[in-house]
Amino acid sequence: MLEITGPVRVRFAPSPTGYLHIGGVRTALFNWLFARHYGGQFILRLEDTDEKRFVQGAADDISASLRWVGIDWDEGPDIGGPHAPYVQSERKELGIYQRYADQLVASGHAYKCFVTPADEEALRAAWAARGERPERFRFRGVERDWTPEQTAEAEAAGKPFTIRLKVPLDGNTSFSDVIRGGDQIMVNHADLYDMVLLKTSGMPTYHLAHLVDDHLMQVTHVIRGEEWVPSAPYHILLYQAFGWDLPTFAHVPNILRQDGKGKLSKRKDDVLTNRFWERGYLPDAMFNYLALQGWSYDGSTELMTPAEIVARFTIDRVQASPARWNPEKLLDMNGIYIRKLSTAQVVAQIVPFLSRAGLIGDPPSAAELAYLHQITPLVHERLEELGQAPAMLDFFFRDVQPVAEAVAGELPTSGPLPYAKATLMPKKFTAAQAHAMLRSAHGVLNRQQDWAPEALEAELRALVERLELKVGPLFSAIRVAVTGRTVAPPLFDTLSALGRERSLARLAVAAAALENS
RNA sequence: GCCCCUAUAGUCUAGCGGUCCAGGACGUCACCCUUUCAAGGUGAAGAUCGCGGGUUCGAAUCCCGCUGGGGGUACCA
Repeated sequence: MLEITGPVRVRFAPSPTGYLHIGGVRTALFNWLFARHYGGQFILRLEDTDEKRFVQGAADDISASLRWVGIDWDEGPDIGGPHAPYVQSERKELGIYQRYADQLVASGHAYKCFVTPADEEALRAAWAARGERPERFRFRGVERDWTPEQTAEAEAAGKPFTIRLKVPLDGNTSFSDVIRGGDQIMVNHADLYDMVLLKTSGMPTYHLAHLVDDHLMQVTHVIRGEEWVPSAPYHILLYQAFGWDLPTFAHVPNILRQDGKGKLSKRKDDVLTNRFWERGYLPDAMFNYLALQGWSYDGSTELMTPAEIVARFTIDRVQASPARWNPEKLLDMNGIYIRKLSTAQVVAQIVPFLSRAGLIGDPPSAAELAYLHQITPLVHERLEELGQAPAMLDFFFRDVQPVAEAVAGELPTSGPLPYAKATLMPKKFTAAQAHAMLRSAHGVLNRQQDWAPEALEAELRALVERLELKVGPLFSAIRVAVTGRTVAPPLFDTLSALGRERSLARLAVAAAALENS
């Protein structure tokens, strides 16, 4: 068990180089859970030190994605805080990173390096030409050993330079990680290189910037993706060079693609966070699912509210091995969360989807809302994504029309919903038989005044007896005639909700369609 | 290639030396319920605990090697 003694401060520090995908949200979530569990602070910080890959709108998307699942922050770009600003490009303007880089140069832990990218290529080529193995090349600037005078001379000549970490030539550095059992991870300095801390532009690299900020912002626990494990030794070296206390490290496993081939990617996988609210996932379902990607409570409890997860979350129960993205499990969980909702809540949730599909107004009228309250229970437990609601309920709002051939692809966005008239014929029944069934059903219902589901059921079951049929074929034909589909909500509730006039009209149209075929 | 991390069913996981011929969940299959589809209920199949060596009276659990997987290898983060 990880001992937590003092107050904890953690951060999620994304780079606004694209929209936030679900893996990023999971890393943020673990930080947030840790902070909330121990009553500490969760900081949001924007690491926009990559001038080339900045994406407009990414920062807003990151905030929106985090808020959607229920993650809030105590300090951040939008709300400020005692260590503002929380955007690295703004902190760079303040000269913060330059100051610390200079300090390292002054103390001999870093040096100004005048090697250009082209020079470095040449160095690699020369290394190989000397018969050394290319993969063993580790960059070490000649400037490591320059005198202050040599450096001053090059600088006076106006040559651009980077500031690089002066990694010891031999020996090793090790650190421990609470997720990896607190074992010491040891790396030989010979496997490291003199990494750039400050670019020629004066912009810091991630390695310098995040570390200076974490120190200044008094971050106690660095909880980040496992892709940072290999660079952790550099960070240790930096903490030592500055003479600062080390934070506790926790590298959380990646979420792998569904096929297991690599980590989730924004381009190849449908995992951008905004896609999930667009499709009708509930934040709490996503929260629950994501918490279980790499963390477990006891191996059998899965359904938990955010509050329960906060109460139970400890970092040492986070898995060290990568989890795999499992959309089916998420879908199942979303269905469970949808089923827990009341009718009123489901109505409120599906209204935007129905409006967008043009089935109801935007905003919906009072009559539309009342009708939704009536029909929503018919599909409630069948919904796994709220976005499925329009396709399940459309025939309540639009007429249906039998057509000769099945419609391939997208359904028309207005007018009656077409369906293949062949589906009116139950299995092993001819068109003539189906026609007769529909005529009989129409006849019976046409005499029926009580349109309550129970009354309709009694009448139609009596008809089944009289025709010496089984319930399946008759009900199936009626279902298709009235809904335009073979899979629909319970028949009598549907007929009742559809109303007498519309039900009879659809039965008549369906019967007519089979008349001469 | 090199460096680092990792390894329980198709997938997510429980398991921290004996109570495990391995528990839960998703998915799959069957049955029940049933007008279709779901939901719900019951049950089943599916793991020689990646492989090989050790340590130990005893190992899924500890150690080593191999193999598989993942990550890193940038003046990206």
